[in-house]
Amino acid sequence: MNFLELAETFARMEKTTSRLELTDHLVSILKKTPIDIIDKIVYLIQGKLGPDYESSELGIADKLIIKSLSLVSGRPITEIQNRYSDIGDLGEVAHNILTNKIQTTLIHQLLTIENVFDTLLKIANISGTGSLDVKLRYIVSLLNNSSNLEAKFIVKLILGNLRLGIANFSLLDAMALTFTGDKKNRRILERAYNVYSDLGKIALILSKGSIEDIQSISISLFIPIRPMLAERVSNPSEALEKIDGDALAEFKIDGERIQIHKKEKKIELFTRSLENVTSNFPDILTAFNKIETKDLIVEGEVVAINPANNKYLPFQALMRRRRKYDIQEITAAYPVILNLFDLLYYNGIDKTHIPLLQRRKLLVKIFGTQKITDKIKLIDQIKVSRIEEIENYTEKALKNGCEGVMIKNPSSQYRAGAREWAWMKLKKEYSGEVTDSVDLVVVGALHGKGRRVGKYGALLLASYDAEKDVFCTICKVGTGFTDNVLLDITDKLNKHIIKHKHPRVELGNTKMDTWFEPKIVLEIISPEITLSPVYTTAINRMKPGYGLALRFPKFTGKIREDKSAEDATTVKEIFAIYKGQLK
DNA sequence: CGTACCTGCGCC
DNA sequence: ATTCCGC
DNA sequence: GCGGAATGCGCAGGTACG
Ligand SMILES: Nc1ncnc2c1ncn2[C@@H]1O[C@H](COP(=O)(O)O)[C@@H](O)[C@H]1O
Repeated sequence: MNFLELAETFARMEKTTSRLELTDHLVSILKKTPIDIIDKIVYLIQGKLGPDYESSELGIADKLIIKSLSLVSGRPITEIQNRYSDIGDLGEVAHNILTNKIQTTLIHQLLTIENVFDTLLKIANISGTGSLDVKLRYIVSLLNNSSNLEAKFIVKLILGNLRLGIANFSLLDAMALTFTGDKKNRRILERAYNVYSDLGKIALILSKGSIEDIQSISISLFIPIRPMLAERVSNPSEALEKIDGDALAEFKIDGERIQIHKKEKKIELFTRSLENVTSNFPDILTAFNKIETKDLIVEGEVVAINPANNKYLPFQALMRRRRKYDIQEITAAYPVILNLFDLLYYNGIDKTHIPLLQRRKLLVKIFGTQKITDKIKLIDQIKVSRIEEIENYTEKALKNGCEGVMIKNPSSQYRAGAREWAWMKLKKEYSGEVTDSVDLVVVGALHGKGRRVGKYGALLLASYDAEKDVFCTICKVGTGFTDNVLLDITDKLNKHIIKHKHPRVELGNTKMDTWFEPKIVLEIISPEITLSPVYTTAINRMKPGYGLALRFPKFTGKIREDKSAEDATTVKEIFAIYKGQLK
């Protein structure tokens, strides 16, 4: 199958935002696709080369695409960058600058889907000295052998950013329609996908077999299950309303979610996005080896602890564990514990369909009675039925270094991949009372991409250092803007553009597209302040070489027209908030 | 051999 | 992670 | 409400480069 056919369909899809129409286009692609490459085309549309838990990465993103486009077109990098800033999509840039290629290149053999897929596979699998050059050469050869239309979508596929408004669920709809003629079967496909997240394989099975084959896909050990997710509630009563009778409450721990698969001595660990992280946690493996079971799949949150007092450490500490080398040393330096909160599979049986309360009972049976190491514990869980009980438990969670609680429906099944009201996250922050907002000055910006073209995508913010009369960077913010407000802010900022960073701005290690005079002040909220190796607010005050940054910053929607830059929240105030949070 | 840049992936 | 938008 | 696509911070690893 020629890649051009795919590209032409994509081009048609760009003209609509209707999901029904988009799905129909996908159906037309899938119908045309020979069965033996159905998996490849599905992976390509997903912007991947295989499922998350086994495929390798391309190692190609914006910068390297810019370089390849420069090589192919013979134009300077800066020109490509400028066009990128203007158009906001590198595929579009390729389309524009490679326009005259069709005429200049003599009749070339049309690229096939296999050509593209296999080349990308090669790019993903090469490494070592000189590999970047080789990767670039592969991309260049793909682009040289394609029309500008094909080039556009090759670039988008490499970047995993089709921006057509289709993703996994549209693919599921399309697969249901293509192979069974009935979109209702999408639910069946979705169920299978949630326990076997390999859409390419699912497409293969379905196209060669029938919907019954998909129905018979079940949870298997060592194939990660898409994790159940939580909806957000802003207060305890909202949570209680969603549940008949008593609810269950647990701390919401700031760590990393791990799904553990075990069968006899074999153990594997998966992250929330289904990456295999078994090698990162030898200590967890050792602990699990002591658990006497035939098999199981359980889930929990790992978190770094201070071994002296067993207190939870900040997320940053845990991140030190994500490494490939010197695992022994880092394991000793950053001990963790695993807080188990669910059980999905036990003794050869899928347990996701029994109520949470019963799953918990099983967890207690397995982990509560055995002498396990201090590495693994069952997460504390209480029954709650009144608002005050939840409030108290939230307070307790905060005292323990958590940012809120999870409220769970005791009679709920484990619904893989679903974000539903069976699990609810409640953070103090959502109530809007506790977290102070801060007012920060915009000192720089990045150009927006995709739907944000022509506006700024992210704004560099700074606090005010009253002693030195300078502005210290603290974070970028890119969320919380409605399209209109962002347009408005972009206009306002454009009146203050300057050539270089303003002399009164203390810049750390941050690259921006545009600089402004410090004038516009925005109201920002953020649940937490972290130590930062790149921002300059309160630099060296806590730790040499480190300043402070906001985690999860968001714009509240309020432009503080009433404030001048010097009225922004000061470094001193930020530092005080940080200090307060350490307690 | 150290640093800079880029990429991928964790995230209450 | 959070947020916004079109369907 | 769903699905999709914008955007945040920090860390480690890989490669290029001086
Ligand atoms: N007790 C808990 N139960 C379930 N998830 C938890 C718990 N504590 C922390 N988490 C994490 O919170 C995440 C859901 O929050 P969010 O990603 O904000 O929707 C889960 O994926 C877990 O990693």
